[in-house]
Amino acid sequence: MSKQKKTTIKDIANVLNITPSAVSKALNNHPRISQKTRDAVIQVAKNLNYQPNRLASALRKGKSNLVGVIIPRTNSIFFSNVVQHMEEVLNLSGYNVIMTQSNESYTKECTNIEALLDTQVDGIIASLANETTNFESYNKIINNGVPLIMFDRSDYEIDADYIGIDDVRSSQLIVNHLITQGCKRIAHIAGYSHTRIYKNRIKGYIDSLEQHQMEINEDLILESNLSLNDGREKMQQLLQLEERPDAVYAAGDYAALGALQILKEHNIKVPEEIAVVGFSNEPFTALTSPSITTINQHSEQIGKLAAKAFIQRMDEQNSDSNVTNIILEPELIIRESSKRI
Amino acid sequence: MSKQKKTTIKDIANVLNITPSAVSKALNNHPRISQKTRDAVIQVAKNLNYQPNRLASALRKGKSNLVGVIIPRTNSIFFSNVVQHMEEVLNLSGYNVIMTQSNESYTKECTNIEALLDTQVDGIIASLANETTNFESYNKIINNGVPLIMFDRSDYEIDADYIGIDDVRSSQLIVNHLITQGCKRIAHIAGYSHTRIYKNRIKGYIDSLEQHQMEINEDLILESNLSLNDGREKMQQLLQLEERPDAVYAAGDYAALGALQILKEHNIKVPEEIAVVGFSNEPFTALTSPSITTINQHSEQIGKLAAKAFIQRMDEQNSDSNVTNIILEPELIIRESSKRI
DNA sequence: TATATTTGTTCAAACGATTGACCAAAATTA
DNA sequence: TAATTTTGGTCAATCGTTTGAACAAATATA
Repeated sequence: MSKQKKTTIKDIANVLNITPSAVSKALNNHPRISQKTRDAVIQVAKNLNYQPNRLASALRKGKSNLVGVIIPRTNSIFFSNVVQHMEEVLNLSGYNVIMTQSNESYTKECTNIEALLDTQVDGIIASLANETTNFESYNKIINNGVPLIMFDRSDYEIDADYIGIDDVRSSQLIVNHLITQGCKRIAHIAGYSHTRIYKNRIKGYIDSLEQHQMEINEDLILESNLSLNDGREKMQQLLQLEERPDAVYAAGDYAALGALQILKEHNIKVPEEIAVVGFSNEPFTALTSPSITTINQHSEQIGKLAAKAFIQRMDEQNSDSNVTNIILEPELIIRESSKRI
Repeated sequence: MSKQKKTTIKDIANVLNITPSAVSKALNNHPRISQKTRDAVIQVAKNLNYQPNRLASALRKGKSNLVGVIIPRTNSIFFSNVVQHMEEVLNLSGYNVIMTQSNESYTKECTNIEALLDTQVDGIIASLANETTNFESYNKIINNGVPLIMFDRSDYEIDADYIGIDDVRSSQLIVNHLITQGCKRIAHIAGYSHTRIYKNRIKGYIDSLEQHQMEINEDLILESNLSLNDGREKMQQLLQLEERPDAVYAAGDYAALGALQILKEHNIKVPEEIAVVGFSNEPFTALTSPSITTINQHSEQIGKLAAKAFIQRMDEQNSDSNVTNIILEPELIIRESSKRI
């Protein structure tokens, strides 16, 4: 039962007494095939339940129609959304997606890249793992002549197209908002500054404070892996300062949630005593009490734009057109955790 | 720059003045190749930065080493975990994973199956979309001779290996727990009963009530798509009953959260007035206040077992060994939302 | 020493689809 | 009617690897 062999163009050719190449051309709408033959081929193909063998076609054409996607983790609504919309666009152009997760691990990321190249993907769309500071394997992708598109997390050392939001601007939106709400001592639970996006968020935070002639206090900037637990720890640290902050901006929603938990455990009123802001618009931010102010990163657009960038790269075989750099405008979503007035 | 062509076994053969087949055999540890040649080949392969072309190999061997995975959605920690651990195990055996999401849509699911078969995957591991009630496309997979492994959501009409938890038992654990906590009128926001797992959860709920000689009240059982919003709506409905329930068991965490939100908005004390229980152990269930009692579905084990089941299927080409059916014991995680004593 | 076996490799045919060169028949043009 | 173009296909090579058959040389056995 399981041993029925698949029908090939040869089988179709035999039925119609024509050659396999005629069949192939018929199926690919080659102009030199008559409508009659074409129709017959299509009919027989249907009857025999013909399914083209992608491997053969890919081998011959030197194109697999597979796109590798590397995301740090799937349990983030942002990444999961990005992939979903990426897939939509890519499917329309006949591509299939191989999705892999790095789990924020550098080693896993390298393994994934190897595996994808090994599978002969036509291109790779990726976002850096938190751990990654060495970009050799990404440059290897490029050197192999495989188109590479980065999104959200990338680095200047990676010479690839990029789609992301304006992180500096995001921080400015947040800090400006907090200042408007009357906050005077704004802390920042930051991501690791070796990652570009987090460095930019720190920059935006500082820029905005300077713009308002407010003091930059090193004690109020804590680098973190932005996990829930680390958010809790950093919040604890902040509470131990002689002079407490009156606002905390965490560069990730999970960390913000951790901070919020600690504040509740200490019966500190949010936002009255300390305001809280997160980043990424994870679904739970709307569901906690108080709900958490955060940044919408436009996952849908990023996914679609990344896919389109890839498709464009594939179309222009000629290449060497400049690297695309699309920076989207962030959207601040104001919720209870920061609304003081 | 991007046009360097890849090195093939032919190139290696030329360097060493041997034939491509010798190279191939050397790389595949064929016993008839001398250690000397083998070493030389490996050395040259390294020097030339040789990367085998999977497509060619797959075509010739009739095996792509690709496994297709279909999950309803990635923004559920359960599915995301399952895939992660599945991947781990599969990678160790040389397989790569093509992950696709159905977004709970039947149409998307069918498209995904087509695409996967088209890509010549060696097998498919899947969990049903909520919408799906027609299983033809799954049976098509089997008829195509492609191994199929189902997990979590499946159906009796699909004749494939299955790995999941005991849903009847899960409900019993929950209801027993609620009864122990003194609840007398336990409502159930159920999943659609056309889906096996939800049918089983309803069954367990009823079984347990009967076991305790408690009345089964149709008004207290509401079928839902288990989204957050639907959880809210169903909770509203329950509150409108002349005799309110004193406990609500939702067959999904998001629905439980929705219910919890409504209860809070109505200033109804949880768990004192109404206890709440969810299902799946989404991360947020530990983070809400009160934290939500729920069921741990052992995503890690399910992922690993599904992967292993697939690998086993591949190894036993002979086939027709009986269908595997692995049912794991659920774990009840008791949190604040149901702790009355 | 003659014969049988083992070892290490080459040969050639696949796997299934694609594609440019080529060719006969039909249709068009002169 | 002869010459030219168009139409509708066939032929054969190719993509990169794999694999059983074949074979010569080296080694073991009788």
